[in-house]
Amino acid sequence: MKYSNFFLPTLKDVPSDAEIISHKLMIRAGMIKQSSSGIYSWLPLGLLVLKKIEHIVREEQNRAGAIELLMPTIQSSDLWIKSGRYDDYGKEMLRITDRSGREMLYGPTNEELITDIFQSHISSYKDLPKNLYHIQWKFRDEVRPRFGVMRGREFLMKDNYSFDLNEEEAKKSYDIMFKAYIKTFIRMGLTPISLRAETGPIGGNLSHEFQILAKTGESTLYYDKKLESLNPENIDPNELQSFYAAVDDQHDEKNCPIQKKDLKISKGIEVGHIFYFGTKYSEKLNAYIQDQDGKNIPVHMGSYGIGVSRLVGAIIEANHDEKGIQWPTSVAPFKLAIINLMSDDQDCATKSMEYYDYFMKNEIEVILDDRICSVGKKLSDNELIGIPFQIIIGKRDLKNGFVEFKNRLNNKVEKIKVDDVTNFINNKLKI
RNA sequence: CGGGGAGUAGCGCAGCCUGGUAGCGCACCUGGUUUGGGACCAGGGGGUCGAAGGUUCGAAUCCUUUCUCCCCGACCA
Repeated sequence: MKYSNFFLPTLKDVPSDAEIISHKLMIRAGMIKQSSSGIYSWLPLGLLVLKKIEHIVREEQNRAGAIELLMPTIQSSDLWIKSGRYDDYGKEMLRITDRSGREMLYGPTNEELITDIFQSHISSYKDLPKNLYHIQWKFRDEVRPRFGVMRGREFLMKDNYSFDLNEEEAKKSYDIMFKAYIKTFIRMGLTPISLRAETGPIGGNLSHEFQILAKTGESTLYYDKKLESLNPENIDPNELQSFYAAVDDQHDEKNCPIQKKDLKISKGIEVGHIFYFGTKYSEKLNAYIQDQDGKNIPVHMGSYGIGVSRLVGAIIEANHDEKGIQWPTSVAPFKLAIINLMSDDQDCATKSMEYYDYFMKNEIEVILDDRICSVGKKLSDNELIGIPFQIIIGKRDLKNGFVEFKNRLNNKVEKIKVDDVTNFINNKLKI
């Protein structure tokens, strides 16, 4: 992508209604534009990141055996009346009346719909287990939306639903998702901390929430330091669930089961939540299956959510400095930025185009800053948007046969011989 | 939902107290000079001052109503 063809409206000043750092940076980096309170348009750069996150979530879900489908955003009130949640959800549910007076709603979650889909097609234990998911926009009319996409009213969520014969099988499904969640967040360059959680209005008896560490997080976490250095290739959900982790109001220093030297305290942001809730919805929505004895029993269910759009903000909260965003490479909108400092210098332009063509041909996600503007603006804009690897081409160094390489993740700069650039970058990208 | 704050050019703000027909910085356009850290000079475009009503000869400014947005708290993925 050439910067001059892209749509990337960066801002020097922060709009006054942004408070937290990720919100400010997302606006300044031209990732989002607010449309109403808690509702945002995703501009091209923001959308690229959102898609990256969505892609990782999808891959890990598929790998864990979940099957993707897509349910609508607008639902009829019927199923919600059956489940009893039409009244329970209250004002947080956005209700709409269609032209013939039917009561509709913008889905805040999908337990009802998925249970209905399940029950109309599956009736035998032989078809279990099943785990279905979708990645779809939700709407919850929050009393107080805030913090940009971290707590929007409209938000993108991955939610899936497991169906099992009994509690024991359901726990297996639960653990598979538990493991998939840890892997998902680690792949995004985050440090996930799993906590035993209250089940809340979704109900049930087993639940974990997943927080990621960020200095600016809202909750204070107390946890076993072992949780900070998990090997994603080797996760044992049961072992992991036995590690100590608690939010501040659950943590009691006197009764803490682990030694002080193993206890870490950090701030966190919640990005995922999983529940096992047994037969709560299957009974109400008639999702019964026949077991081996031909007996009709309600199916055991779990639901699992990841806040995809919230993760964009959360990743920024965990990865930024005073100059801007520092994208982990796995979610970066571009892997590489080629910054031509002297757009109207023939040598600089030729050299940057040469690199650009090479990386485009090799399918490296690259953005070429070919804008005609001052050096300072280019460098600071590129710091702001946080592309992890940057090649900076200027007249001064090019004359001597060098360009600069900048690693935005640690801000280290080194000079590279012009002929070594492609190999150098290829090696960096392999890691 | 309780408490607080704010709506004036794309963004950030001043003007409001004390009424006289709107200004600054950035951004944008034109020309020129620049070019390794958000450049400089000159010229230029852009506003029914959130909306409605009222007071007044005259309202961004005073009064009333209303809408929107933000912050703190409670609540929640």
